[in-house]
Amino acid sequence: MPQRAVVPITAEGLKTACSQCNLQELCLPFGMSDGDIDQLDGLVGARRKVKRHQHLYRVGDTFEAIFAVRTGSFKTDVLLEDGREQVTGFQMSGEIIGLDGISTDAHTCNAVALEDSDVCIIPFANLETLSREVESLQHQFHKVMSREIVRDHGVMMLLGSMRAEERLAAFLINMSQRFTARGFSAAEFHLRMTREEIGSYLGLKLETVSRAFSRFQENGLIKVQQKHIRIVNIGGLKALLSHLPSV
Amino acid sequence: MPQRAVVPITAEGLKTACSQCNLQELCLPFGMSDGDIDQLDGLVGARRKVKRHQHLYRVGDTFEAIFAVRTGSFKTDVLLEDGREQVTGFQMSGEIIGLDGISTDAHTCNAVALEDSDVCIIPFANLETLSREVESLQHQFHKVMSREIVRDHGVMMLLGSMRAEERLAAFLINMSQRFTARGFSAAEFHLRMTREEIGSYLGLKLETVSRAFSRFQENGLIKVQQKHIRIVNIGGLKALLSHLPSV
DNA sequence: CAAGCGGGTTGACGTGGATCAAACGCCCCA
DNA sequence: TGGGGCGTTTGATCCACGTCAACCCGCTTG
Repeated sequence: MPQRAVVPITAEGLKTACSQCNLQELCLPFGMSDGDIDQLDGLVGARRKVKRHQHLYRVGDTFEAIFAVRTGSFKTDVLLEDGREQVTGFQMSGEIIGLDGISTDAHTCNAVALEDSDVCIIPFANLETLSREVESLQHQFHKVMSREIVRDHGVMMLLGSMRAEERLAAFLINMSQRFTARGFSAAEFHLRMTREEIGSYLGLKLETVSRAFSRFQENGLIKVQQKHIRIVNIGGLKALLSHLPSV
Repeated sequence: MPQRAVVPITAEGLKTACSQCNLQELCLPFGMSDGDIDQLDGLVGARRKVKRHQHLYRVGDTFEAIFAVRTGSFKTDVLLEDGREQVTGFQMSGEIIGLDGISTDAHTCNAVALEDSDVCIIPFANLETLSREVESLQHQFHKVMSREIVRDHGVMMLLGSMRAEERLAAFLINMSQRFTARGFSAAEFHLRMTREEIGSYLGLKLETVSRAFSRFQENGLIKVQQKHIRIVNIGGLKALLSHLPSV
């Protein structure tokens, strides 16, 4: 295993054209006019491949760009001195990573690929320049940041006020919705993260996550086969969240 | 008790001048040049008084402006259908509230004054317009949003990976730092929120918060008298966070 | 001055999820 | 084809925090 090897990987010559990208409606350009999107083509610098388990960036790396996931998926996490890990999010195609770096010009979390992945590099200085000219871009970017804040509030709700099975149900419903938005099945999907990573995200131990999966299966809500999940009774899952009697 | 009474309260004629405000270095203008700050004076519309326990905004209110706390303090929270509350943050003078509303043009959380308070109204459309012209404002605003995201990550860490006493220690240290930044004592302060609100924020029940306070007092870390807190051994509190033997 | 009440403290007890431990299954590679 | 390792499942036990309940204190209100 080579150590880090940051530079060679970055040099992925291909320019990405937002105007041609089929992720538009999930990504930064969402809601912008075709004309405005054309202007983005000059902004998005290059792509970068990140192999499974490699870091896209680490805590302390100087902040220069945000990234849009093109293919694959990532987790972001923060570490305590004593090694405890908190996964702060999982990112799928079209989603933006790296916003944490703006505040101090250095990244405050780690971003790790969960599978071989591919991101668009959006140099932040250029983004700010262009969004001073393109109003719709400016507004879209603000929405992206705000959406992240709202998402974080949801996670706080989950971590602070829900019990284990509610957390996992919320997680599965969320994953299902995001897969759906990407044209995949809402009912059947492959989780790219381990039980431990799910647990870290949900504030639970991996054993608890595993048991909750098993319980859901016993109750006919889902079918689990390792990382492969099939949702059998989405209504039942949702009922868990609202404390309703399961339909 | 009158119901809502939104309009009359809003009409607080006084224009606020950022250029004259002593909260500059804690607020949106932080890091901007005097000249650039002068331009903010035209942006910040008016002030609004919010009495204790009154809402600055509620979930679902249409989003029009963000707010800078001038005096007093607030909590923001989100509610589950069954009434469970999750406090997502406490805001003090100079801090910005309302960023959650950008994503959907409607607020996604509630903001409630913890004491009689006073905010500057920053109409968001105007902020976007001006930040297309004033680069430093644009950048500052992005930093404010990013800082909120980073803060949220910290709360996730707290909720997902820390035990009760660690959470409370982190909370006290954080409060102490924020009071210090505002020119108040780092060691002695008055909490404006109840044990229940602290508990909600930290993902604990009020009894657990109360017990942890008592434990800290027994161990000579703090002195508690209802809402009045005196930190006796800040090193001891910090040690709780890093799992070090208490100095 | 008493009554009422919201907030806080404290105790006794219960429990959801953590911890510890064992075993299993899938997958990679020799 | 067989072994080794990581990820997962499952069981037994433990314990941190939640729950329930009593009581206290300082304020307000009549």
